[in-house]
Amino acid sequence: MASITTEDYLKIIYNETKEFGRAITTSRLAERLKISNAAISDMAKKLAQQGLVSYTKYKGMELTRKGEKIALNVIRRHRLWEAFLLKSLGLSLSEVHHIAENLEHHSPDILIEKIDEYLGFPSFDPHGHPIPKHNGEMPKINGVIALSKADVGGKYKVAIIDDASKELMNFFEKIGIILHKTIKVKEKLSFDNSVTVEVDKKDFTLSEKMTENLFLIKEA
Amino acid sequence: MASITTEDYLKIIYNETKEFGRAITTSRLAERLKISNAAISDMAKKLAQQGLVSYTKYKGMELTRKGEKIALNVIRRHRLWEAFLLKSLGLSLSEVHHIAENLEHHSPDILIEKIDEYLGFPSFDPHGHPIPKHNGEMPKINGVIALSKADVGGKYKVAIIDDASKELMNFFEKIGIILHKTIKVKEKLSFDNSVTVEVDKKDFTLSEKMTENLFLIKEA
DNA sequence: CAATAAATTTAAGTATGCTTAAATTTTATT
DNA sequence: AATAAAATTTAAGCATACTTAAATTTATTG
Repeated sequence: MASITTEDYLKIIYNETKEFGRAITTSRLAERLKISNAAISDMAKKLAQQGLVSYTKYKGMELTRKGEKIALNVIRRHRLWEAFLLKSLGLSLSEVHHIAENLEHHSPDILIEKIDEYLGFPSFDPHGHPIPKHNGEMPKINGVIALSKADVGGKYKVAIIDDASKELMNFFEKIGIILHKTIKVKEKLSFDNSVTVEVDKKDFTLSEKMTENLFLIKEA
Repeated sequence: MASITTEDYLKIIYNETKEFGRAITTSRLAERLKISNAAISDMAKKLAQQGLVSYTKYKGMELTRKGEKIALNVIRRHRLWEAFLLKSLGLSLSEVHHIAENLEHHSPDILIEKIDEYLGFPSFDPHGHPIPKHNGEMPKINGVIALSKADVGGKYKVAIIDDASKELMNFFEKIGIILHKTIKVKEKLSFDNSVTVEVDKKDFTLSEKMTENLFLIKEA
């Protein structure tokens, strides 16, 4: 069995390599896990030795198929927990993330399958993230782009609200940016890459960092 | 914050000292945790140093008020999780125990309070065990005795089914011994201390060990 | 392209919590 | 009360996963 630590490494490696399309560097992983670079180098050797990642010294890590399988399972457990806590207990989107961060490592299969059943085998979690199936298959979403890449004047539907920060999550909720809401992109300032959007007939100007954590699908 | 290991120690020390009314011995604790006696001696010093137990070499351990507070909190989390998994997901009584054994260590207050609310602030878990309140207060049950101590000819209501073993749990359920069921004590053999009880008009003979894990309240 | 800066790895050390084996203390027996 | 048996503790060592500091490799830049 993979340790909790191992599961956390694999999960982050999965997300980062998918997002950037290349091996994750030691310092990036150290930053995400909030531990020293030295610890990462150490662990890289161990993970490689277990056949969970391919690792080239000074070049970074990527998951093997074996490592990816574990990562997808952790992500599945995380997203199902988030959805379950939201639906069954009415916890808020901003609360469930860090709770799921722990529970994901302590959930036997039987429990996860029951939660999946309870939720009606959903394909997406409350953030809009796809939930890997039991066999590791990842539900597809097409045409999703970050708000930072959206066209001025376009109409979009909110597809994914990244769970990067509790604060951001609450802010989005407060101004009406929730999953599946339609918004209009009204203006983009090249000065600081901020973007003004219309939500429920009101305008809000969002910072560049915010626009990188909100994902949209173009409406007809 | 108390580590997972510490929480497990404190929980067992609490249960055993309550049950037997005296300090728990090194070997008993080693047996319950399935680790060596040497490890217990080691940990005893650390727990004492943190002010969680009072420990006299060669004499065993007891909880301090500080240790008991933590133990009661772990027990609260465990019992609320068991009740919640049973009610919300329909997991069986025999499945929830070992799941809760893990989740109890990874449940922030806000989650536990939501679960408590969801369940309607219950005083007892599905086994009949009292659930400590948030302030550490333990709901009282009066007149509970083990089946092994019950009188032949008496009518009793099932008050607690100890979660000692998944196998036993399933057996009890199969023959109709569930929480709050009324049963009659029909015969006791001094030969092996087995007890014959009537459940739903059928008779079952239970071994001594079984009779020590079933707790009853006398009916009028 | 050599020098410097940045990133990464190695080395040595730490904390937790376990193991086995040896030493010690307590308990039981005669 | 002496001695044997049982329980407990101490000692030495191990695995995991981290730390800081030093050494090394890679990338940048004038």
